[in-house]
Amino acid sequence: MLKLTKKADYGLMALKYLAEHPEIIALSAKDVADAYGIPAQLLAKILQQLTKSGLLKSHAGMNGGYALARDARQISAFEVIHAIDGPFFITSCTKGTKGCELTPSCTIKEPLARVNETIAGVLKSISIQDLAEHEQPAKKALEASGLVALTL
Amino acid sequence: MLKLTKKADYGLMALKYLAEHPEIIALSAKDVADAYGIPAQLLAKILQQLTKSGLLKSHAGMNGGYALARDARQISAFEVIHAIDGPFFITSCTKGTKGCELTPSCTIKEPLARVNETIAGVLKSISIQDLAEHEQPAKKALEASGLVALTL
DNA sequence: CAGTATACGACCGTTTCTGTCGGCTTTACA
DNA sequence: TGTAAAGCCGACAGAAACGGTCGTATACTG
Repeated sequence: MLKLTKKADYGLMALKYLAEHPEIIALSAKDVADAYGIPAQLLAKILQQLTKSGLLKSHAGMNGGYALARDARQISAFEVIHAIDGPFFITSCTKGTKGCELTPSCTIKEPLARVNETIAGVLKSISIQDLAEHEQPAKKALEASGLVALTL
Repeated sequence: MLKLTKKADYGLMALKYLAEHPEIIALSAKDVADAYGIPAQLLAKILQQLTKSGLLKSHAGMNGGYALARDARQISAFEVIHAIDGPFFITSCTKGTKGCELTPSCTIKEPLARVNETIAGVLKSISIQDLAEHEQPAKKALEASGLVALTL
């Protein structure tokens, strides 16, 4: 619970890897998979999803592979997770629009929805670039928290 | 993904319900289950877990039931979730102490660990009391974000 | 003693997640 | 022009987690 799927993890790792090797025009799924010891075919599917979502650009054929569609600074962790795992809600009753299917008394969702937004905000503020720099992503998170707070 | 389990939801709902009825000495699992349309036996197990974790006090026998072990202000959403779903990590490689089992190169975890702490901080700052007051828990979340930011 | 409630463990059906397989298309390069 | 390296896509199987039920034992009240 409250856990990223391995797919999302793999996706983030792959994008980070791409961000760390900007000199290479295109890295194949296998390259990345080997680098991290990830099942190659699984990673391939993940990268395909990210391509469909517009986060990556792909190039088939020999010497083909994937490259970031945008600057690493312009890709947020949120986008990656969203592309792979779909929209996320912290509450179990996922139907965003309509309320909880159980009883109308399920008033707990509303406060938790705020938490959800907070988390989403934090993830949106973290870019692939931040992951690639081993630096202090905490700094970013700090700024993020401030930003998120203001928007609540 | 990044979703609370229904069990955790139920637990939060139940605690909220207890917080809203402080005048009653003890509410049985069935009482709460009926109020929300939750499977009674499932809720019972959840409440037992919360009791073992020290968030509730139980009393068997007639007119028995559960009551908050502490003031609603002193019980955080984090504690409830933790008691029910166990320790949570946003990353898939859960083993907190040792690194990722895949490769040592799994450097993505470290930045995400910060995110994890941020989320935990937000959840820790939200009390059952906050859930019970229909008010603006956003206010709390706002303060929380500020606080969390400072501790990073 | 009888009834009500918690406590606890075993179990099962469903879903979700993870990973694999096979076949197809696209491209580069010899 | 043919072959190998890559992406693309759907189906599927094994494993794990989740949600829920049942039965029984234990504790307390009156």
